[in-house]
Amino acid sequence: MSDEPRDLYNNCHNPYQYGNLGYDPSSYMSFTDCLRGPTVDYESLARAFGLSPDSSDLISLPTGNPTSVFDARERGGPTSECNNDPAAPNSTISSSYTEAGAEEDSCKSKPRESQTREESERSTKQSKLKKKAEKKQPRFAFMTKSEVDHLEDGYRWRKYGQKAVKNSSYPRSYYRCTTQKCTVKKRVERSFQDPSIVVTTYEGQHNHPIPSTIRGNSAAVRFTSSSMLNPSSEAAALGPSFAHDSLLNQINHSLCHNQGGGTGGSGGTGYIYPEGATSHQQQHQQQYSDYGIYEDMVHSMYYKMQEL
DNA sequence: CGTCTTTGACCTGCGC
DNA sequence: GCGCAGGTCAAAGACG
Repeated sequence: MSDEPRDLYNNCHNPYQYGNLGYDPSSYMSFTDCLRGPTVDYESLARAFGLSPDSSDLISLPTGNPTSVFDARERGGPTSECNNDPAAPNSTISSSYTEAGAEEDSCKSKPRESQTREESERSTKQSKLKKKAEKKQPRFAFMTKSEVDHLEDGYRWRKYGQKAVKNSSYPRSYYRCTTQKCTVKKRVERSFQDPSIVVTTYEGQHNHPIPSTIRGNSAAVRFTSSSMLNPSSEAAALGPSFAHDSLLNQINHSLCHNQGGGTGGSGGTGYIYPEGATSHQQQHQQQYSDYGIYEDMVHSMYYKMQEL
């Protein structure tokens, strides 16, 4: 280790730096590729972020935070080949149906009227269970330093809501994938700590290929972020595959951007905060505490960089 | 005309 | 039970 740590900030703006960070540009899967897959492969996602498949380097992180990509997977319900294909409901949903089915037997001998009422109650209960199961969609969030809120990721989204967020002067936008039967949603909001950072949270997995066109443009991922690091010469020289991975770059960039700051939680969770972050840290921590995947990716990348 | 955004109302979960 | 905050719905309007 001859490199001075202070060089990291500058180095991380260099796309070639992936090698030093433990990413093999020729073998890692892009973040967007992961998002696009008909089934989100969290192991691939983990690989994309330079995490070892056995998550050992996550567990060994000196953060005191036991969560990991794989923990999050368990919390998120859908397991290994988690997908939204209706033909292959995940275990969480199917178990809900089983529960409802079991109740059916118990009311066979009841009077018709009460049976009808119970049927409606049961359907209500079923829909509640279904909704509950749907809420257990895998989620992952990431931060992007960008002037625009909604970054193109190759999919088509329809905005279905916007809400003011407590403790933030910036609203949160809700988007849904416009493809039929695709239940993927995403939330976009600005960090109240650093308004230049956009926090995007994906929920669920696309069960369809990426749309062929986006408003007349190629479906190639277009990031309009003004902060896409080195979008010119060097990146261009790397060709489309690099542009494909620009999101990863942005994550990396955000990481580098924050590196001058400390980690939040006083030796607890190790969440990365900008320099001077204060009492809002806890709120922030809580706000993203269920984004285990995101946090752990950041942890991992952060510590990998420190190891250089 | 189809698609998308806006926005107020409504629903739901959760803490007190 | 109540109030709050987050999430969703759906009608209306904008836009290409």
